[in-house]
Amino acid sequence: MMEHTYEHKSVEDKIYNFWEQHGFFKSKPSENKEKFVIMMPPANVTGRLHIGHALTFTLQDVLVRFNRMRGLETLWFPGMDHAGIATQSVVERELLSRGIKREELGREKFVEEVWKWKEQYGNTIIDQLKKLGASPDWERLRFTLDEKYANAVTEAFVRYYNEGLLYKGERIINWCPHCHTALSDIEVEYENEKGHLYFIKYPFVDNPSGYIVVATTRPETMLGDTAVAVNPEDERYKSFVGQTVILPIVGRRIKIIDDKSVEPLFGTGAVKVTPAHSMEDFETGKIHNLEFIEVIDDRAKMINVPEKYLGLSTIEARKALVKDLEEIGSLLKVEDYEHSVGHCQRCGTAVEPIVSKQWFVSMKSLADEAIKVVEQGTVKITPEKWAKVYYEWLRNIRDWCISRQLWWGHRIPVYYCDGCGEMIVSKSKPDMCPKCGNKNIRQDEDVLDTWFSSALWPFATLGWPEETEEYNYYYPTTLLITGYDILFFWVARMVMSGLHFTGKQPFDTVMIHGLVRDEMGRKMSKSLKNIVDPIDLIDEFGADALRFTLASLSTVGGQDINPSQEKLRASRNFVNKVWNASRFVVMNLEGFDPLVFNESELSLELEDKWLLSKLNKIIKREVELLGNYDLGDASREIYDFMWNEFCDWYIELSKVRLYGADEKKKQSAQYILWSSLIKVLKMLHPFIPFATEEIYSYLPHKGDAIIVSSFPKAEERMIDLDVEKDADFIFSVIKSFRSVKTEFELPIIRGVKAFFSSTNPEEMNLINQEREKISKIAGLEALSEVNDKPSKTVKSVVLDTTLFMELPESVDLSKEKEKFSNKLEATEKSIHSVTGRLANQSYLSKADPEVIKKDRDELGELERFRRTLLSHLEDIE
RNA sequence: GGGCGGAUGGCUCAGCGGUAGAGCACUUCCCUCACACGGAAGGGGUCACAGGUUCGAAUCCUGUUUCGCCCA
Repeated sequence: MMEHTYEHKSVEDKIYNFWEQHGFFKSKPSENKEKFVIMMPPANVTGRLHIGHALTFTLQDVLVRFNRMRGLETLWFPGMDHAGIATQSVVERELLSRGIKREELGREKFVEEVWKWKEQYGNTIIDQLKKLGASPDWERLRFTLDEKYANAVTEAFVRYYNEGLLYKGERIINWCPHCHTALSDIEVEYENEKGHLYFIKYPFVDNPSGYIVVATTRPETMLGDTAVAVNPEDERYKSFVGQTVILPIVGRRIKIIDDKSVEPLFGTGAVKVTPAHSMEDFETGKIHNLEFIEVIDDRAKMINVPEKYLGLSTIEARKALVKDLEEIGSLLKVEDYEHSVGHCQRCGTAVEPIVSKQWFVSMKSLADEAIKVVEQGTVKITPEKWAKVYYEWLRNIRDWCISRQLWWGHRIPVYYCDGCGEMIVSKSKPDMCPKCGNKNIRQDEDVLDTWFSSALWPFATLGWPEETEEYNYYYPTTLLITGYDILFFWVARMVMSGLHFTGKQPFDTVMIHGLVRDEMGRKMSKSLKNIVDPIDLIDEFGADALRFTLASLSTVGGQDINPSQEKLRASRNFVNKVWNASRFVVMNLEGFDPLVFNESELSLELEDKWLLSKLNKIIKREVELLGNYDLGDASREIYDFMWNEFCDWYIELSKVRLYGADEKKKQSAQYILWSSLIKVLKMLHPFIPFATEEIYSYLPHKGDAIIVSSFPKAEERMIDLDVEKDADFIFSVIKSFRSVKTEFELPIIRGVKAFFSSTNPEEMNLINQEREKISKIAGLEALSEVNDKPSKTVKSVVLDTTLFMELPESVDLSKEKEKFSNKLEATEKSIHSVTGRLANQSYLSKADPEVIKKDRDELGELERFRRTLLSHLEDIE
């Protein structure tokens, strides 16, 4: 027996186990079948499921379930990412809380600890995904540090190197002094901060009383200045170019140079150049062949500077310098200034641009190919606007710094000979140096950027570089779904490496969705304390309600969404509505087995035909929408159908036959209720899998489970617009009676005598035919045909039919007059606007003939309605 | 500085060339044997502003205001 209310807590785990035990999520290559393949963005091992995951995995699971039900060979490939810095710092922190320092432990022991940690806690997110109802092929679960996967990563590195696309070089890079590692450009997040602009005088060598003023936000870097630059077009400074100035405090002589990159409107138009500690100055330094003097080390402490500042932090050095410059009169002024400061994406520490020897991938040629496939449509990015962002990034891309000074990750497959210093790039450790034969060989200490390995995800998971059966069948994959925040980090890089290593695009379509924001539209972040834990939401509302909320809030445009409490409650209520509608059907199926019922026994009534027409329309629509990955509309439309059509009208109307005496009619109603409900449940299953699976078990059905049942197919012949029109007429009659009842404060349940007359024989027949149902649903005691208005009744009008309802003596009839007057006014307004349009020659000659026809029909109806209203008003007078 | 997106009923958002929609909130009535996580009937919007295109604009174009995001 089904409970009164749907209780997700007693259903979800049970159903999930049922699915898993039966292996419903499994996929295997089947050559002759069309495939649908989605690679799950590998979840961070240290991660807990956050609401953003819930969104992306819900969207993926909906499409996976839909396509599986459509009969495609569907693979959703799950995975986990070792997440270099993130994991290392989590474990490091954990060890520290036990008083153990990473450095004391040593590399090998530390990595062992991380593995231990991973074994113990690494499954958290997987368990949480199961709570959400995700249905990937778990047996294929791949971790980016699995041996096979690691092998693919090494292979990729060595191939890139041998092809000349990978090099080690001394360049200026973003350095995180806290994580103590290099970062790539996109791992730096810029934020505007309030700071100061310091104006410093640099005196001329030839004329010590004269000076040039430079403006800077970071005075401490002046210790590493090797030039002053001005714009060549800047008239103020033209004559100074080539002169030498003395760097205050340090006393170094540096040249004034001209460079186009200098912005004349910034500060004084003259800028100091610190090639070793500024991205822009590094370029300037290269072009002008300047000296590179490093004054900040990898801990953000001062080096190679006058004793006084040695070892100070950059902040301390800044304070000291400003004071000293002021004392010697070199500081002209200080202004408040807002500027953008780069921070480590991981830990939030301000990054320090420093010169360092790192490994880089040259991006130009890879990027060109990646641009091409999207331009040519081989890879489709949707919504299209993101393609523009993708192009923009790839066109301005700089080489990718891939080495990280960490212990956790894929160690760089490069070896150095202690003897001769030879560098060997190789998949495995060489026994001896190929150059000098020395056996003392060390591997590069660094590991690879985590994104370097995840860029190989769509093919490395399938066995690449081997041409496995999996690889041959599943690759290229069908669809990639992800948020726009990792378009650069992951999507673009997968396209580049996919094209390069496999010669094929890694996926046909990329679907980019929005991010989840809080109720105030802000991004979720730890510092704002506005993080919503999806597990809490699942506990409170159920996984289905959460999924439905996320799916129905999403749009094809990929807007950001905020799943508010109200929305979750509404979804939970909807799931309960589905449950109860099903409960109604189950209860009314007693003694009737639809599986043995012969369809030829059916005697369909108007509402049956109406429902079947609507049902087949919605099936057609759902297949279309889900096929276009439009989950928002798909969920909203099935919601409307279920609630407003199936429940509010069909179920109510079916009661007449279910509780009636005619057994044959009853069976027809039972059969249509059952068969339609099954189809609706199947359409709902991708969105609310748990409840629909549970309900399915109460309903007579063929096959194992709804998850592996086939998605409904629309039967075009069932769509009948004439039937819909007739049914709409009957519904309007019912509504009209109900409306009158409420207006005159008659209880809906109490039977009232009613009458009707019509100038239209079709309408008359329809009412006669549906009289019993109208009476039941509208709460009428009797409904009889009349020629003239019976006394003591109130009128209402539907199309060509006039309805009368008997009223008690006490009722105030002035209301009726007011009602008709208002309606008349509204009708005349509509008539005026339509007539105006139809009188317009250019409208008649240019508008779509169908639109005009619609207008004409409309006008006809409006005018008929107006005449009826007028006659009623006269009547009342 | 460049680019992108939003501005629609009290709130959250759909719609994106043919007479304004949903959920929640609100008003009135109803615990009627599927559901009060419900039912019935209602009220409420000159679709940010200003121009333009069009027979017709919330919808297309231009500009303005404003909020947010991304890149530099």
